[in-house]
Amino acid sequence: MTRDLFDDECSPAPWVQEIGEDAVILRHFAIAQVDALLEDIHNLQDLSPFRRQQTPGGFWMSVGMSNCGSFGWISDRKGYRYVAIDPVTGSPWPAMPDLFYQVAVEAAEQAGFKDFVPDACLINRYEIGTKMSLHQDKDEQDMSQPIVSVSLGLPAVFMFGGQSRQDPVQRFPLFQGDVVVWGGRSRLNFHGVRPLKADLNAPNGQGDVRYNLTFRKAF
DNA sequence: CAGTTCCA
DNA sequence: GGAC
Repeated sequence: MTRDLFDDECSPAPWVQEIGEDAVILRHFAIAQVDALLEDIHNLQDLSPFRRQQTPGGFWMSVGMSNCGSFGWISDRKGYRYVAIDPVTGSPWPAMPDLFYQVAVEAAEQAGFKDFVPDACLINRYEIGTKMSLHQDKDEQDMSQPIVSVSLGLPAVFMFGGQSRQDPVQRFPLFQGDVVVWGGRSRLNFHGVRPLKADLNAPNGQGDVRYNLTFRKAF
């Protein structure tokens, strides 16, 4: 998709920003669905609460996490893995809301991944000061399927590197409604999120929180 | 090494 | 910012 003069100046329509090989930011892609997505998150957290998790090395991640869909990503001292049962509730993860699934599949298709069938959605809650260090998503079985990441709430700075930890890292601001899709040659690229800052321009407590939905095909 | 790490 |  290309931008015309109108879009370039003032349109809220979505546009595509290439950030690497087989990797794009779909700017404003989910802008019309933001309120409904946030309401879904609000409902989901009652069924499967946000919790901080421990890395295999014993450090506590700062970001609050939950999941929906057939499988959820968890971390503890035993390692990273996908499980069908939420260890906090002892029940299956909540079903993936239809809207989540639709947004993820359409974003993937827009990015050139025609047959994305996500079976897992990790929901990350970033509060002020929290971050996600540079890492790879490599716990999935089928690396031919992309990663789809939806940004909601406060803006954040996304880091996108290469397949090696030593590769240079680019930084991109992510705003509410933006969707990042990476796969193919970028599927195993390192990525992360800089410590979240309060929105100096909206001190009226629009919520000092950022949510990120990360869709994967785990199995 | 998905670290509010730790060091400089 | 880099190393572990």
